Amino acid sequence: MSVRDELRRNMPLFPIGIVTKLTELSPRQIRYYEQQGLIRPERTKGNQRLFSFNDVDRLLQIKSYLEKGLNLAGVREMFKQNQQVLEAKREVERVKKELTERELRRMLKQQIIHPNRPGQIPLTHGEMSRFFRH
DNA sequence: GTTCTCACA
DNA sequence: TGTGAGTA
Repeated sequence: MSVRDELRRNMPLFPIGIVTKLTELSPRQIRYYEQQGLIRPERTKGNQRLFSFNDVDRLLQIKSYLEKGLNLAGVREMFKQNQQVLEAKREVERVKKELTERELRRMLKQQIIHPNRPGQIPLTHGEMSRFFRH
């Protein structure tokens, strides 16, 4: 998902009346979930809540968890764990990418030092391009 | 008309 | 969690 899409998804757009129709949650429930720290909708200058697409998605997630028998503490725990899983995945990807770059740099160095060496695996333009400005 | 906060005969 | 009061 692009940065622009991410910005769109976080835009404060919907007043609570729209969100109640989107989620079939009562205003009371939505405000209570906010009070419990499960969502953080933006506010207008007049102190009215404005919800983003992400807020709506999160509310639907909350509703889904509640319907599966969790209480709010359970929902909070699920969110926390989900975030930890996401962070762990990002870390794995970061390390994998780091190793890949290191390996490519080593191959590039070998190719420069020993051009046309027998058995040398030529780096493709695609791989090389990672080391130059676009 | 909608939303906000607060309180509960 | 619902609902009504009194506001903004």
